[in-house]
Amino acid sequence: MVTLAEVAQHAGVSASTVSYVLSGKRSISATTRQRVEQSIRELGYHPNAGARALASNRSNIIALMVPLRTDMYVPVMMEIAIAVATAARTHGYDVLLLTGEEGPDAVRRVTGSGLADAMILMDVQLEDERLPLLRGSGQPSVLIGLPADASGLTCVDLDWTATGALCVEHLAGLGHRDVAVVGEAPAVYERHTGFAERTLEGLRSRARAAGVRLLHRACEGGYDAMAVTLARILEERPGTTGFVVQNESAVEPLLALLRQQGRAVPEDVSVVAICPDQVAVQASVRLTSVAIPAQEMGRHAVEHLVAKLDGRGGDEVVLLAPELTVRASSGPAPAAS
Amino acid sequence: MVTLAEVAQHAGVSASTVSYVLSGKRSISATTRQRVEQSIRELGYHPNAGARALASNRSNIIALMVPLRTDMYVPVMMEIAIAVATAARTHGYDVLLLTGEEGPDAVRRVTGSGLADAMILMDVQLEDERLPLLRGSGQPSVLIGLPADASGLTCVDLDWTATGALCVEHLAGLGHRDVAVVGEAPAVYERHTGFAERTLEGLRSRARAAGVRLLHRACEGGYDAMAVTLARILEERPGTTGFVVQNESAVEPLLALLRQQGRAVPEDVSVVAICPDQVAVQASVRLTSVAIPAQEMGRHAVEHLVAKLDGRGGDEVVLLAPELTVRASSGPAPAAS
DNA sequence: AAATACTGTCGAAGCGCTTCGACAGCCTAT
DNA sequence: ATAGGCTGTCGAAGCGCTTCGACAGTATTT
Repeated sequence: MVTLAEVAQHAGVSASTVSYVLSGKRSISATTRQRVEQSIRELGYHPNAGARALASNRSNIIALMVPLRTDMYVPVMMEIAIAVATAARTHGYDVLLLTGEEGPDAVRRVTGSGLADAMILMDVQLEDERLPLLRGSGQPSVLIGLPADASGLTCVDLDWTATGALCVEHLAGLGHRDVAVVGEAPAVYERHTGFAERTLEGLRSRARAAGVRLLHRACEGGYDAMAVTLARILEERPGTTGFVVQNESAVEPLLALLRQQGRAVPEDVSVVAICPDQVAVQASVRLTSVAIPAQEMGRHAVEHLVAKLDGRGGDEVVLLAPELTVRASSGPAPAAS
Repeated sequence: MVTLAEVAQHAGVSASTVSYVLSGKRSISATTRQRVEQSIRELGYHPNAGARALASNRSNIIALMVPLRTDMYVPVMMEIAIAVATAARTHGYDVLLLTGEEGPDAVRRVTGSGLADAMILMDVQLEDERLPLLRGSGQPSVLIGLPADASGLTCVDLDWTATGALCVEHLAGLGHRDVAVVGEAPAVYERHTGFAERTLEGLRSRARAAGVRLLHRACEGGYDAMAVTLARILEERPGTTGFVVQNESAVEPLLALLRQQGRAVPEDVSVVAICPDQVAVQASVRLTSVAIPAQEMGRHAVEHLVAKLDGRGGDEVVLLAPELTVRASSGPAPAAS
C-alpha cells in the first residue's frame, strides 16, 4: 500500500505539500504540482479512506436507507438507488446501503460512528420513528418522501396530491363520471405511507370538484387479487368507465381481466396508471400514465444533500410537478347507456 | 462525539482495556467488563469508524458492484442487493453500493483506498475486464455470476445450464416437440452475459438429447417487441406448443398475445418461465417456472466472503441447483393435428 | 530603501483507535 | 518456598492523513 509519505519522498517534497496538491486548499506552484501528480501516477497512490476520515472528520460517504420490504415499487427503489449512487459519485461521495431492517438504530449507528457524512431516507412514513433522531442528530439528511411534519427537514418527492388530481382531471375531461382507483396493498395504507395517502387525497378532492364519483380499493396486486378487487368494484359501481391504478403489479392483471370480460380499452373503459414510464410503454396497452420520476428524485436528493454538506442551502421541501402522458389506454367516456 | 478515552475515564480504566472489552481479543474480568459496558451505554458511545479502520486496517465494509444498466432483472438485482446488505449486517459489515459506471476503476479505487475489505460483483460478463484486476489485487471477492474462466475466483450462481435443461426436460416430458425460447434483449447476448449463454447451452443440449426442436429468439421485452418476436416464431415454426421465457418483461405480453390469438394456456400452448417466484405467481396465469433464488445467492455470496475474510475457505464455484415448480401454465402437448 | 503583503513550502501536532510488550498479582506444580 | 504459568490491566507507539502556524523568498507598496 502506497502512502502519502512515499509519494512525498518520491517527489522530493513534504507530506503536507502532497496533501495540499490533493485537496487544493493551498496554492501550489505549477511545477511542484506536476511533479507530485507524476509521482502519484507512477506509484499508483490512492489516499487511505480511513486515515482521511479520521484526520478530516469527513468520510465522503452518504448513507442511503432503503426499505427492506419488497412489497412495492421495487424497480422504482432500484432506480432511485442507482441514481443516488451515480449522482453521489459525481460529487466525490460513495453510497452506503442500509436496509430498513435495523430501523432507527441504523441512524444512531451511522451518525455516532461517523461512518457517513449524511443520510438519504427512502420510504418515509407519515409519522416516521427515524425522524426525531434525525432532527436531534444534526446530521445532514434528505428524505425521499414527505412525512406529516416536515419542519426542520429537507424532503424531495413527487407531488402526489397533484398527481391524484391530475389523473381525475384527465378522466373527467374525457367525460368519465364513475372512476375507480386501484391502490397499493392494504398494508401500505395501514402503515400510513405518505405517497399513498396523499394521492388519495388529491384524487378525492379533485373528484369532488369535478363531480366525479370515486371508488377506492386497496389491492395486493397479482392476478387473483386484482380479479377479486375488480369484481367488487363492478358490483358496487357497474357504471365505472375510468380506472386509476397505483400499483405496478395490478396493471397487467387489470388489463387482462378487462379484456377477458369483453371491455375494450380505451373504447369502453379508460385506464390511467401511476408508474414509471418504462412500465407504461411496455404494458400490453400503451398506458396513459403519470410518470414516477425516480431518477430525478434520486438526483435531487443528492444535490440538496451536497449543498447542505457544503454549507449552502437549508431545509426545504421540493415537490416535483407530475406530468401526465396520454397514450393508448384512455379516451372519451362511452355514451351513457 | 464521545471517544474511547472518555469512556475509559468514566469507567476508571485505561483506553486499551475499553478496546479489549469491545473486541474481546483479550480476557477481561467480569466486573471490569460490566463497568465498561455500563459507561458505554450511559455515554452513548459509538466507535469512530475512520479511526478504527486506520488502526486495524479493516473497514468492515463490503463493496457491492451492481450493474448500472437497468435493462434486465431489476427486481432480482434489488433482491440480491438487499439480501447482501442484510446478511452482511449479521456479520458486522456494512455495504457500499458501487454502480458499474466507473467500471474497473471502481475496483482500483476501493482496493487502493482500503474503503472496503472485500467486494461482491454482480452482472459478470464471460470475459469481464474487472477480473484481472481482482485477481491481481489480492482483495477477497465473490462474483455473483460465472465468468468463462473462474480460476482463482469464488463464484456463486444459479446453475443456468441445468436450468435450461430442466425447462426442456419438463416440456419434453409433457410431449412437446417444438419449443421456442424467448430470451433476453439482444444486447445481453452481445455482451456475452454468462447466465444467458449458459441457459441457452443447457436448453440446446437437452433439446438435442430429447429430440426436441428448439428455436431461440432474443427479445427486448414489452408488448410490441414480444408481438414481433412471437409472429416470427410462429411463422418459422407454426407447430410450436412450448415456450420457455427468460425475460421478465416479455412474460405478460406473451400471455396476452397468446390469449388474443385464441391459443389457450396450458391447453394449446405451455409456457415455462425463468423468473423469481413472485413474478410467477402474480402473472395472469400462474406460471410453471424455474425460480431465480436471488436471496439465496446474495446470502451465499456474503457467507463465502466472510469466510474468506476470516481466513477460512478458499476459491470455489458454487452452483445452486435449479428447481422447477409446476403451476398452471404447462400441460400435456395437444394431440398432433 | 524600508515596510508590507503574498506565495509556496515545511514541520509537527493530533484525529481515535488497535495492539504489542510489560508487569503486577495470583495460582499451581514442584 | 520457589519457579513457572495464567490473568487482567496498563502505557505507548503508530496507523496515514489533514491542518495550523512558521518562515523563507519574492513582489508590491510607500
